[in-house]
Amino acid sequence: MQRTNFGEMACSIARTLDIAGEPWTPLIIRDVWVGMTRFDEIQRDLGISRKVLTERLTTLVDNGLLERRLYSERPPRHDYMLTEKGYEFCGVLMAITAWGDRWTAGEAGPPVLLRHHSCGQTTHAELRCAQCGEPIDAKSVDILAGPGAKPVPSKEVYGSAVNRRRRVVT
Amino acid sequence: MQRTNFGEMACSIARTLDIAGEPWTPLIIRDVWVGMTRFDEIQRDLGISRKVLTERLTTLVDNGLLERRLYSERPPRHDYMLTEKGYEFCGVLMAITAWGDRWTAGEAGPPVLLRHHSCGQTTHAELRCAQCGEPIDAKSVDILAGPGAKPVPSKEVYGSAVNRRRRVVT
DNA sequence: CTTAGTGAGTTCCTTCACGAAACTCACGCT
DNA sequence: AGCGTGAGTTTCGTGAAGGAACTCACTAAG
Repeated sequence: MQRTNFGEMACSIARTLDIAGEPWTPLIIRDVWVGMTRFDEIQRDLGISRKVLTERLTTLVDNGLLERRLYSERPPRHDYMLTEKGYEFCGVLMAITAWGDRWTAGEAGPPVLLRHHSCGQTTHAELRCAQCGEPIDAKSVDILAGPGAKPVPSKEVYGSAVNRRRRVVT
Repeated sequence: MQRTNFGEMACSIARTLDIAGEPWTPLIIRDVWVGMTRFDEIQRDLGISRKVLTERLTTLVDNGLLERRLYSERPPRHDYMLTEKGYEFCGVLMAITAWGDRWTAGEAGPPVLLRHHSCGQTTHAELRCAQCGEPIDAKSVDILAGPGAKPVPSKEVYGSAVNRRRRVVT
C-alpha cells in the first residue's frame, strides 16, 4: 500500500482509494465481474505478476469486496466471487467506463458496451440525483461538510475552500 | 507513472486509470473542484509533497483535465482550473463518493454531502441507464465487446469470459 | 512407480515511485 | 537590506512493483 494512509482521511474518496487507488485492483474487480474467477485466468488476462495479483486479491478479500469460494478440496482451490460490496463497486467502474469511453476511446470507439437487461438497449451509466432523478454533474451541486467531516483544522480549511469555490466558479 | 502501460490497453477503465490510477490525482481534482486552485492551498490541504503535487498537476494539465490560468505576471502565477474533461471526471468522483459513503464512512457518516441545485435537497449520485432512465447496477447489465475492443487474443479470452460470467453469476 | 502439467502461490533481485527535507528562484513588502 | 510567500527543483532513503525463478500440492498419463 502507499505510504500515505488515505484510509484515515475524513473523505470517502480517499478512504475508497486507500483500497482501490491503483490500477490493478479496479481491473481485477472488473475481471471478476465479467466472470474470471480463477487465479490463473485473471493473471493471464491482465498480464499482472503473480505476486501482485496475490496481494491484491488478499486485500480485496480482507476488505470484503471479494470472497473466496472453495471449488476443490484436494488441493484447496478457490473461485473469487464479488460480494455485495464488490458488486456496488462495479458502479464506480461503470462511471469510470463512461468517462473513459467519452475521453480516451479515440477513433476506435468504446472497447466495451453495456446492455441493460430491462430495456434491452446498449447503453452507458449516467449520473442522476438520487432525490429528484434529474441528471447531476459537478456544476449542478454544492458541496457541504457532512456529519463525518473532521472537526478541527481540515474542516476550517475545508469550509473556506467551499466558500472559495463559490467565488471562482460562479 | 507505474511501469505497466495501462494507457495502451483496449479498456476504458485501464486507460482512465493510466491518468488517474493513484490516490493523489483524484484528490487533487476534488480539491480543484471545491475551489482550491492555487498550488500552496492544495498542497496544504492534502499534505502531499511539493514534488508529487507538481508532477500530478503537470500530468493533469498535459492530459487536458486541468488548465493553468495566469493570475499574476510578475512573478508568473497560475490558478489550476478544471476543463470540461476535468469536470466530467468529477462524475467519477461522485460515484466513488457514493460507494465510499456507503461502505467506508462508518458511524461518523459521510464527510461530504452534495446539495443539488435543481431540487435543493442533499443527495448523492445514483447510476441510471442512459437509455431508459432506470437504476442500473452490475447485475442488471450484460457486458459486450464494443467497436474498440482488441481483435485478437484478448478478445478471444474476453469472449469466453463473458460466457463464463453467465454460468457463474446466474 | 516416474514424469509432466496445472493451479496457486512465494521468494529474490532490480527498478522505479513516493515522501521528507532542503534548496532555489522570483517576486513584493517593510 | 532582510523577510515572507508562492511555486517549484533536487537529493536521498524507503518501500512498492515487476520479472523471473522457485515451491508445493495435487492429478493424469505412461
